[in-house]
Amino acid sequence: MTDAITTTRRSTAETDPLLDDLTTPQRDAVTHVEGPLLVLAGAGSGKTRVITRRIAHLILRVGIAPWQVAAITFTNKAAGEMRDRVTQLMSERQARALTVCTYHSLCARIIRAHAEPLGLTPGYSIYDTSDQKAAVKSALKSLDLSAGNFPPATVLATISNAKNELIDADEFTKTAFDFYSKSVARVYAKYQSVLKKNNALDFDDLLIKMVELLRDHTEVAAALRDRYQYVLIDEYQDTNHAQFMIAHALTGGPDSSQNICVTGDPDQSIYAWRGANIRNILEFESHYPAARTIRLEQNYRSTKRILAVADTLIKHNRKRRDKDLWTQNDQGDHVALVKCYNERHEAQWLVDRLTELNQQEDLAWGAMAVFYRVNSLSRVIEDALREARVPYQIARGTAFYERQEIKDSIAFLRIIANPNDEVSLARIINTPARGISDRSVKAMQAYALAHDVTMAAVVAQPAQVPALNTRAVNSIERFHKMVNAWRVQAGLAPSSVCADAGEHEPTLRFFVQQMLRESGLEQYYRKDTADPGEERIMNLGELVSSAQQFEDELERETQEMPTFTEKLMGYLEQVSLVSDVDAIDDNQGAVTLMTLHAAKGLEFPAIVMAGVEDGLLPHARSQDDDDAIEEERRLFFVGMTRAMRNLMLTFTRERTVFGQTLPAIPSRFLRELPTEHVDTRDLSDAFDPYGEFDEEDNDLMTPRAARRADALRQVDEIPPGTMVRHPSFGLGRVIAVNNVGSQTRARVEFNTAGVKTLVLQYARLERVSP
DNA sequence: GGTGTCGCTGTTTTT
DNA sequence: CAGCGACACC
Repeated sequence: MTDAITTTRRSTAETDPLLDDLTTPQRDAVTHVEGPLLVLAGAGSGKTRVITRRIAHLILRVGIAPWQVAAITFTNKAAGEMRDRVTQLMSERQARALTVCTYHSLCARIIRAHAEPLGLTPGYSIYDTSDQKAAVKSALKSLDLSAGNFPPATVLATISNAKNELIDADEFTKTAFDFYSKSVARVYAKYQSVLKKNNALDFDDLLIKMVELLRDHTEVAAALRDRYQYVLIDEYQDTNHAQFMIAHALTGGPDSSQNICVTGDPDQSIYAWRGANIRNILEFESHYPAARTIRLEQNYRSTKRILAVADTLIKHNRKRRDKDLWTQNDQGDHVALVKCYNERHEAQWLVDRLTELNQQEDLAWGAMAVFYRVNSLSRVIEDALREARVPYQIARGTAFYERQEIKDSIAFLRIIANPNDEVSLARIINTPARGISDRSVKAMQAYALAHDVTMAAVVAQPAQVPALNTRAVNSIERFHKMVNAWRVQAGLAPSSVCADAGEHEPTLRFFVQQMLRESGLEQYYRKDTADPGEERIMNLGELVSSAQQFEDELERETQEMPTFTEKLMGYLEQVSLVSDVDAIDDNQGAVTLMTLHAAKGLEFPAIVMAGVEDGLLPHARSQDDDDAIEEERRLFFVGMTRAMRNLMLTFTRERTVFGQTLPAIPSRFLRELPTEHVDTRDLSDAFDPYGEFDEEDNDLMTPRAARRADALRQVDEIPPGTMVRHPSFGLGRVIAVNNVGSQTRARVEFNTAGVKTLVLQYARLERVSP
C-alpha cells in the first residue's frame, strides 16, 4: 500500500497530522467516533489509510484505551500490515494493546480462554481440511457408508455451508428429504460427535462456538462487550452469517456500544461460495438504524484507463448498486489483451514482457504480479520464470504445513496439547514405525468403542486390551511414556518424580527440536531414501525456526512473559490458521504469483492476468448460475483494480487441462470491455506449437491434430438420438442440444448415471453410433 | 512391517 | 495428471 495520496487540502485554522492529508469523506470517516459507521470504499480509495488513521484518532485524540479497540481483518497478512501501519502512528506500547487479527484467530483465542464452559480444553485442536477429511472418513466408517458414494470433500462442503448459516445437525436433519441429504445429515451429526470426542473444532466451528459463547454465557458475553468498545471490520462484504452474529452480539444489542465501523465494497464480494453474505453490507443500515454511511469513491491507485475498463466491466452486473469510481491519475497506457497459442506460449510471453518492464522501464520484480483463477495454472508459469531466472514468490502459505513431515511433527505437538485428538494420534502412533501395527491399533479402537473409553485411556493402559500381544503392549507403553514425559515437561501433566518440574520451562524451540529427536522423526526422515536432497530435513529445520520466530514475536508483543503452554497452544493455533497470502513478503524483490482470490486488498504497479478464458474465468462450475457469474465478474474486477499502471490480460487458443488439450474460448467478459482502452494483439500464429517437440516426438503431431479436429466436430453435429460414451458416466443417448451463449450443451440420458447436462466443450464425449 | 505398483477418482476459489 | 487406497511382494 502506498501512502502517497493526492490530497484535496482543506484550510483549517489548526492542522492535525492525522487528518491533514485526507479528503473530506476520508476525514469524516476518521473522525466519526460514536455509533455505527459504514464506509463504502471503492477499490483503491485509501481504505486502509482511513482505518489506520481512525484507530490512531480514537486513541490519540479521543483518548480511548487501546485495549478497547479491535480491528478484524480477513488474513493474517492484512492484520500484520495494519498493525505495522498503526504502530507508526502511536507508541509501540499502545499499538501492542490493540486487538488486530482475523475473525478466526480472535475466536480461537477467546475460545481458548473460555474453553471449559464450551465443553473443550484450552489445548483443543483446530482441524484443517485434511484433518476434517479424516474425521469425515471415520464418521462414514462408523455409519457403514462408503467414501465412494459420499466423497468426504463433497460432504464437507455441504456441512460447511450449513454451518455458515448456523444450521446444526439436528436442524439439517429436519430439512433433509432425499436419501443423499438424509445420509449427509447422519454424517454431519456423527462428524460433530467425532470432533467433540477429539476435543477439536474445524474452521467453521471456531465461529459457531464464539456465537454460542456470546449467546449462552451471559457473563462472558457482557465482559467481551465491555472490553471491545470499538470494533472495526474490514472486507465486510465477505462476512458470513456467523461472523455477522459475532459482530452484532458484540456491538449491536441494547447493552452494546453500537460503536462498529465496517468497511467494504459490494463490488468486491468474492466469497459467496464460502457462505459470505453480501446482504450484511447492503443491509447494514437496517441492522444498525443509527448508522452513518460514508462513500469513498476517489481512486488513488490506478490510471484512468484501467479504472475505465474495470468500471465498464462491473457495470454489467445487474444486481448491483451503481457507484462512481473516479480518479485524478494519468490516462495511462492501454490495457493489453493478448492471445497466445497455448499455456506455454502464454507463460513465455508473460516472462518476456515482465523482463522487458524490468530491464527497459526499470520496474522492480517486486512491483509485478501474475494472477490466475485456479492454482493449477501456476505450474507452467513457475517453470517459465525459473527457466528465465526471474525471482518469484508464490502465495501458497498453507503448502508448507501440508507436507508430510510437517504434518507429522504438528501431530505430535497436538497430541501433547490435546491427548484426545485421535486424528493426530492415528497419524503418528506408528510413525516412525515403533512396533504398533495396524492390527493393534484396530484392536485398541475396538476396545475403546466396546468399553466406552477414549483411545487416550487405552494408550495409557494397553495391558487391559486382551487382543494385544506382549510385544504390542510394550511398544504402546513406550510410546505413552515418551508422550507423557513431554507433557510433564510442557506443564500439561503432573510429574511423578519431582513436584517442581514445571519451574524450568523449556523454550518452544528447544522443545520442538527435542520432540523431533526423541520421536524418531528426524532420524526417520534423515534415512529417507526418497529424499536425496534432504528437503524434508530442511523443512523440519524450518519448522524449528518458525517455532522460535513465533516465540520471539509473542514475547515481544505481550506485556507479561507467556508460559510454555501458552506458547505451545498459541503456536499450534497460528499454524492452523495460516492463509495463502501470509507467505507473501513485500520486500522479497520477487514477482508475486497468486490466485485472484488471494489478490484482494493488494496492489501492484504491473499485473498480468493469465487464462482469461471461459471455463476458467468465469469458472466452469459457475456457468449455470447467474449469481455465480456475477461473482466471477467481480473477481475479474478485483483482479483488474489491483493494477496501478500496467494491466495485461492473456488468453490462449488451446489449453491442456487434466492431460487433455482442448480449444480455449476467450472469456465472455472480454466482450464487455471498452475497446477504446484495450489494445488487442493476436500472437497465437507467431508461435510454433510443434517447436516444443523433439524430432523423435514428431509423430505426436498427427494424433494431436486429429484430436483437436474431433473435438470441434462434436460441437457441430451431435443431434438428439445420438448414442455417446462418457469416460465416467458410460453409455447414453442425447436427448437435447442447445446453445447457451458461446456454449453448446447437450442433455444426455445415461444408462446408469441418469440424465446429465453436459457442456460439449469440456465433457469428453465420444460418439458411439451414427 | 515396510515398500512398490496398480488402478481408480476427482479435479475452484480458502479461514 | 495428480493423489489416494488396496493389494501384493520383499
